[in-house]
Amino acid sequence: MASQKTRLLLIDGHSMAFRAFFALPAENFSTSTGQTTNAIYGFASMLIGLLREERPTHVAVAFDVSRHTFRTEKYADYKAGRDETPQEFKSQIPLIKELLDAFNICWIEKATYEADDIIATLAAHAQRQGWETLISSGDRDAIQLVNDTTTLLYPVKGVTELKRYTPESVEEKYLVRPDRYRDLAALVGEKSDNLSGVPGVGGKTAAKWINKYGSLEQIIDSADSIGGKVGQSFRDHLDDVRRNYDLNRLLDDVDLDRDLADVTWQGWSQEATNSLFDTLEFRGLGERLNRQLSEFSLGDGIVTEPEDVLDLSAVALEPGNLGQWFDDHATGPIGIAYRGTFAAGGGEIEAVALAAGSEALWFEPSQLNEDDESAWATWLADCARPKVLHNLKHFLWGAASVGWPRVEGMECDTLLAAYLVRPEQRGYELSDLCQQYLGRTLDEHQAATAEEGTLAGLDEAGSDTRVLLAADCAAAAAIAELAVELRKALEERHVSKLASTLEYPVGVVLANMETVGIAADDDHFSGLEDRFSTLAKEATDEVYRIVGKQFNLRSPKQLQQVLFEDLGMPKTKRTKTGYTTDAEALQQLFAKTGHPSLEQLLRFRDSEKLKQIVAGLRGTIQSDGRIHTTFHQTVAATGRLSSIDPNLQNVPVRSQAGRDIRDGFVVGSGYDTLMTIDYSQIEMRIMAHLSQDEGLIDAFRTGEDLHSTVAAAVFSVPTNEVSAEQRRRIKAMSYGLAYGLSPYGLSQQLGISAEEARQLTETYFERFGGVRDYLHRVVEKARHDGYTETMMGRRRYFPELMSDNRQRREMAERAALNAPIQGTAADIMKVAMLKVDRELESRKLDSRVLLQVHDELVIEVAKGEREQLEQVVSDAMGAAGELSVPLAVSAGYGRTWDEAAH
DNA sequence: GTCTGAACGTA
DNA sequence: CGTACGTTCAGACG
Repeated sequence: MASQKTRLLLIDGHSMAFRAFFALPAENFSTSTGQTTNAIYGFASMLIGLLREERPTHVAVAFDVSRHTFRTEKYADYKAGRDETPQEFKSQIPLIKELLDAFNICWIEKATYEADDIIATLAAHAQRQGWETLISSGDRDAIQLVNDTTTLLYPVKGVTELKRYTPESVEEKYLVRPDRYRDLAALVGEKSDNLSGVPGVGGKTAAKWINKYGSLEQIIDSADSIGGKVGQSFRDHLDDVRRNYDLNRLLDDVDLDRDLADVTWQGWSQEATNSLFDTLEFRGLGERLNRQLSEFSLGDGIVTEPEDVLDLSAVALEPGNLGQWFDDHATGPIGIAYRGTFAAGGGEIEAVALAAGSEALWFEPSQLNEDDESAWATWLADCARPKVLHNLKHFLWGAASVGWPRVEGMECDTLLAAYLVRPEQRGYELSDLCQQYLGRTLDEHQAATAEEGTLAGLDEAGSDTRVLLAADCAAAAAIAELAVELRKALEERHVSKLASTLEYPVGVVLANMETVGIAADDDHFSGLEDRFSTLAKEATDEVYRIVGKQFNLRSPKQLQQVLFEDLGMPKTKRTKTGYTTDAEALQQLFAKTGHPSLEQLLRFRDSEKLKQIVAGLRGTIQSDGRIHTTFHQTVAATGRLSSIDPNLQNVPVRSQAGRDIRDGFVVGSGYDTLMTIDYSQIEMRIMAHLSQDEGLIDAFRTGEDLHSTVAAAVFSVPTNEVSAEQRRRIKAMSYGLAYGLSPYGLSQQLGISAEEARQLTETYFERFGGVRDYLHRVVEKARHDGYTETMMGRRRYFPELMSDNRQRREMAERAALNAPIQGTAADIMKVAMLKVDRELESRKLDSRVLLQVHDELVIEVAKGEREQLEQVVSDAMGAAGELSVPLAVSAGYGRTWDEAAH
């Protein structure tokens, strides 16, 4: 337990942040949005270090408001001549204040005063209370505040290495006591403040005089008796010295609207800190800080009280006793932790831990006897026995391979719950969630259990097993506790229903899809790979021939050398590291220069890309001849799924060569055909519904072809007279709207002038003003509430809407107006998948859903089920959302994914 | 080995 | 200077 003595920590925010800014290389600290974070990071490191090392009970951070202070009033040149503060630094100050808010640390600023004056004032208050005070500042003026109870921590190297200035060490360094430091500084001057001192008088002389005469005042009184050149110099610069002495006094009686009681520190907010580190993209760095935070919280009496660690009893199952254990723990939810190996829709569960309150049970499925198996299966399938676990999908992969029954009574999947609470968060590892929501590390239980030797039932077992058991039981208990917290958080955000009726059941459906996979025709892929490979090779040779040298065409760096240096082509748009060589730029270059190498380069890129895609796909075909992607349910902040290993949501479709790849995805043996079924223009329909724009709703109700209908309205011509170009423009405009497209972006995409694009936008909104009003409303509401919501209540938070960085803010605005649209589409598709799943089950159909591609489902159709299936799936999808316009779907069939397209 | 940036595939 | 993703390669870092 740390000492309970009252200890005040005062930090000069500006000066410490400024030190950090120059100590850490700015280029290594910047977010994807271009926000520099070096000062924030350095400041955070310093802050955490101080909190941990010094254990203050009270903390305050003072900031300068501007350069204009009472000192500049007195002396216009005070601090003049300094370089303009870099914008990169300025932009970090508000974020440092956010950081302090997350740490629940009071920060103070007051117009016309400097941070040092605020610090001096609080230090004086503390002095009167008899408190101990620590000041962290990179400004030497603070030395005057040092006394027997006030220590200055002055940065010597970087911002984490601080020198302690006590009266003794001040005297050692400056040869005067701290209460005479002002006198010394007045004589010597302070270059950084643009205060000149007495020429010829340095620290040594000044100290000698002070020690001889006692104080500056007495030196002035005796000025005439000081001999030599320096004596004359002093007499010539008396005014400067007096001015310096006047200006370098820190005011200790500033009228602050806070007092010491307001700066009591009671610990940081775990959630807010994590969230901030997340947006600052501190990842590795953030983790280090987090670790330091957690080390700090251990056994510390001052800050966040660690919650009582349960005295967990962890035992290994005695064969045959599982049923009894369930009987003994029949009330309340049971936490399930499992370990094993999981990949590509399959897996093996090697061990399971169950936790009920302070009692945990551990077993390896392979060792269950017949009675246990039966008790386990009964319990899993019993919807009246609530279960809580982390990542249901992996558990189901393992369960499927050993024939366990469908899990009923899912009360909480802590993974999915954490996602719904904060969908923009980066990851949801169990250990991180423990830290985030329980304020402790995952292994704290483990330590307790291991120490207390409560691992009954394992006398014969090796120590490795004991460690696994302790860890698994600790995890199970933590999951159960986590579920309590997360359920509260879900309630607060009004997404409990979304969790239990949508996300958890969708997880089950996805697990099945992943386990089933989609059949692949490797011979077809092999042929394609050869074809694309040859094409790429030919293009490569052509480029070498034309350019007259060989280089790595895949390297943007080498390509830039060739195009812009060797061939002297005009420079393209800048990237972070040079000039872009992307397809669009190469095409423009070709139009300008007509250089034949560019055509070949584009051909190379195209074929090479396709070749890589095919090669990648081939590598994922499992021994069952099928590709089993994994759908991530907790990655996309809007609520969409994502697909990895391999990503089957970005298989090419736009070019013929791309579609050839889709011919490698085929119907599996024993099934009749593949079916694709997708929503038509679902996002536009959602926009029509959410905006209630009469024109758009009408276009959907009456129009044959949406884009032509809208174009007809915009250009005031009959639908059948809409030109192809008019339709193209309107289509781009309509789709762009939901993404926050600017007139400039539209002009780029359509290859028209900015003025034409502006005109088009204006005309569009004359007919569909409701859409514009709606998009505007969404952003306004998000700014007000802090979040957006889908039709089904899925929330996404947008703290960046308040950013004073324009780029960040505008990016957040576009994301915010898109989120309800994309998110609602995702919700509707998820509902549809559940409906389809239930219909297939209740009608005992053998057809099965294989893939979801955002607005499309790929289904493997069993023999003789086609007609019924189309009816059932179309109805289910059409009824998945209540919109003011119909939810249109269209289906197609074929032996391959491409043939099934329509 | 691990990370980032550029490029590019999808809805 | 249009949202949401994942993968690949090169190149830099350790």
